[in-house]
Amino acid sequence: MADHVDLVLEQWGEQRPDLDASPMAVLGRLKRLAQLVDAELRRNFARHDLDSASFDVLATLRRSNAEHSLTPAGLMRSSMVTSGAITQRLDRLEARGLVTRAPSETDGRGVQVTLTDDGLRLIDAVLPTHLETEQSLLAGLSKAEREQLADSLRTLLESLGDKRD
Amino acid sequence: MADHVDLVLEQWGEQRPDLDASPMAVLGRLKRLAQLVDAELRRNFARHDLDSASFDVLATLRRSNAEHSLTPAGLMRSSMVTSGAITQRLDRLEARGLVTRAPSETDGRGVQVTLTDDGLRLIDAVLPTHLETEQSLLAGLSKAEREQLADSLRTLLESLGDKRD
DNA sequence: TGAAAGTTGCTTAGCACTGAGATACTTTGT
DNA sequence: ACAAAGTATCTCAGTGCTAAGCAACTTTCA
Repeated sequence: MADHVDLVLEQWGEQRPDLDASPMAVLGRLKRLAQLVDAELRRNFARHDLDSASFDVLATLRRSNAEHSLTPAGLMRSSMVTSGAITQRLDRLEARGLVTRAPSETDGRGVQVTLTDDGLRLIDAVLPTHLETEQSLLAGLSKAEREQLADSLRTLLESLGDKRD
Repeated sequence: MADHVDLVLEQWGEQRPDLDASPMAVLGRLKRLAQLVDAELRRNFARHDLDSASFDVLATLRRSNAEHSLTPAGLMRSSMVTSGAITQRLDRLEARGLVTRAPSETDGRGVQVTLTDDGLRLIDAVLPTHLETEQSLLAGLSKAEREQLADSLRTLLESLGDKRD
């Protein structure tokens, strides 16, 4: 009944008993889990010749609307990376023929990114296995525990200013 | 009462109602939170001329034992990065005079990494502000909510094989 | 209407990580 | 005692990100 973070907290208690290291019980685990989950999801993406960044873009386009189309700024907001990262992700996806970039009709600065047929086929092929992988990662939690956990995480996200956007 | 992940789930419900996207309620939030928290902690580290990777190494050495000493392999286990990453982190810290590398006395292959006086001073200066930052990130949750959240995250970590190690 | 401020997407340099592989040493099993 | 397997650390090429800055365009407001 102990994970790596329990050890870390114990060590802090011995070496720096004057400090209150309790926030690490949440944030240390959060970081560690995110790393483990990422590594597992990456393995699934790799089976389809994808990386996490490409999946992120394709999935965001796929769910956004019936046209599977969005601006780079919209992709940036959704993925929380910088504009430079979005440009490079789109460069790679465009080179593989999975998305297209077209100048916006209304805004001279703007670009419209759209999933190609190949892109749509690929993301629709990966999605079911992706969700199976995610499901299996959560197998250690009951449905009720998952919902409670999701609620706590949402409360925390909202307290940090996360919005629907 | 809605965060970005609520929007994502809604969009999947519209574009792919056949899929069960519910795992994203937990894992999507986990990823998003980890990114937000990382960015905030980074800002604090930067005030002390540190990055997250360096803080990670210095803090691990600080809490490990009274000698503040560990092998690269031990650091690797704790931080979940590859051996190549540890080598490069140590190169940087050694160049700044914050840690030393000495050949192991018992194992010809081994190396012993130890915090220098400067390294100890630095990490002890950063730790209090780090914990304050973490505390403030969790301000949106009550003590009971934090404990419950930490428990759920530990259950999940253990189900994925995380050990005290 | 025109200047200032803001927005959008792209470019580039620098950085830190991964993954594969090399080297040196230790442990295991016969 | 010795070969085979295992372990510890480092090297290096490739990759993807950030941060800063730029150019083109739009919005705001006096």
